[in-house]
Amino acid sequence: MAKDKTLGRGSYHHGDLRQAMIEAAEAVLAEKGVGGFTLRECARRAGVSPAAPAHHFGNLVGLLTVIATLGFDDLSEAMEAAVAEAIRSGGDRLAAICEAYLAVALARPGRFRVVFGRLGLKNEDENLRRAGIRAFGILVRETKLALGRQTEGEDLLTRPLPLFADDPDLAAILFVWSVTHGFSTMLIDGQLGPFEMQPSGRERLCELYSKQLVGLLLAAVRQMTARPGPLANPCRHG
Amino acid sequence: MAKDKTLGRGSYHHGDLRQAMIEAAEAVLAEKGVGGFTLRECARRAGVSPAAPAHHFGNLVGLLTVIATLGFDDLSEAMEAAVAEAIRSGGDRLAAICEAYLAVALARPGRFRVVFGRLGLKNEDENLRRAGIRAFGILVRETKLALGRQTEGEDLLTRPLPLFADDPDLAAILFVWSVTHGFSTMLIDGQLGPFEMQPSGRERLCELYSKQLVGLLLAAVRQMTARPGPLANPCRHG
DNA sequence: CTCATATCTTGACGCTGTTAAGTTTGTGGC
DNA sequence: GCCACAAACTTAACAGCGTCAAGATATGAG
Repeated sequence: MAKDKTLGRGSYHHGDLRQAMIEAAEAVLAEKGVGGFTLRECARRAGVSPAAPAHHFGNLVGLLTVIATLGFDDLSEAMEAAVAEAIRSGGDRLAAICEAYLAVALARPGRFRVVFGRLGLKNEDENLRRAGIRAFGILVRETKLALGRQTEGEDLLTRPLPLFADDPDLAAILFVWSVTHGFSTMLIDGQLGPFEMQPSGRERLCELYSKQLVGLLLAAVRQMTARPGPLANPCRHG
Repeated sequence: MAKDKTLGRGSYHHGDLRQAMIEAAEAVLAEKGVGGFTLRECARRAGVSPAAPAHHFGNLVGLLTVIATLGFDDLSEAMEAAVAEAIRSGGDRLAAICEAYLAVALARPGRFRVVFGRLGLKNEDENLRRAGIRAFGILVRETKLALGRQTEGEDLLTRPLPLFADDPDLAAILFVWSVTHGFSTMLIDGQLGPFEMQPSGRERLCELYSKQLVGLLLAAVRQMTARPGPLANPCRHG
């Protein structure tokens, strides 16, 4: 069933409601934000009744979970592509994935907000979990590579919880992620609004990120490379 | 009016509904998150009818705006207190405010989520704006101080928008903020859940933050101090 | 005491997510 | 080709939501 997508609006069956709902949801999220997001509104845009989506996604959380999974896949694919491009052009791989992360957030703010929003997803969903771990695995691999560790392509899915409990690189990994994620979310959510009031202000902030923040990040990681193992905070007696 | 707060539940007038609503709201936010937040639920906990809050806050957004303002004040006070303590004990001031930021987020996740959530606040509210700029001003001051710049106690409220358009320290400021904010939000929102599965896992993450991430942050800023002005990302030809 | 005013309640509106039951459509077995 | 079945969708209904208008009640100033 549903092989022919040309059923279209006129007929009783939509034809590809699943995809249409996802697109509608992302459109609503992108233009109205999390607050204005409504399942009924999405159904309206897709041209179906409010109860129609239930068959495909169960409920609202199910729809969001599917979108979040796509969001993780976006991140994974963009980061992998960025790494490939960095290898080709001789650029820094870690810098490449940091920029790719922000680029994804800006390109599809709807998806990104769902992934890292506070809407509540179906966290036990297996597809979501795999997609998340895949994306995170890329970050781990590239950070370790930047640290000079040899990475053996371990499957994170088989790692015991808690992840990286005794990994000496955990600090570096979370540092990279914090900077990248922090800047991306603040930019997406408008917390940096006061800095981008003039025309093309957002572009200038992205440039600042690419040219300076990522540079600071790399410098910090490189410093860790020189002195492997935990780096003590010199201002604490711990 | 409302001088005697002992009116209590029995009487027609609550006595201090404004405060009661704020507390109820934060309790709901802390235990149910943004998704389960409801004005009616808050009114229920405060023991009043659903329409009662309207007189004090206008509407739901008004309540959230007040809470967000308190959240900014929390941040400001905690950071100032941390600076004072750092001065007293000889610790690093910038490290102190980074740790204070996370501490506030963990201590009052309800407020913190409202401040930086995606719920939509009354952004033109003057109190909110002032509180936000005050908190941000502390971050700016301490970052500039760490960079060795002399800070003349400028009032950010009078700065023209966009803020810091040509400030050479903007990158450092946003870097510090990104790390601190990124880690705090990820921890609060459970994105770091896989790392804290065992008992007292959150404490270990906080320790990692204090002892290593903040250390990396300081190292990056110090490096900037040595080489003032914009720091080029060495892996880009910009 | 009187009465304006601030505070809270009641009742209603349209909206939401979700469910149950019924209707239409496509598909595989014959 | 036909038919039964399953999938996809609709309609109708439910409780709960935010908000508003109108009415009730308490407070404090005169």
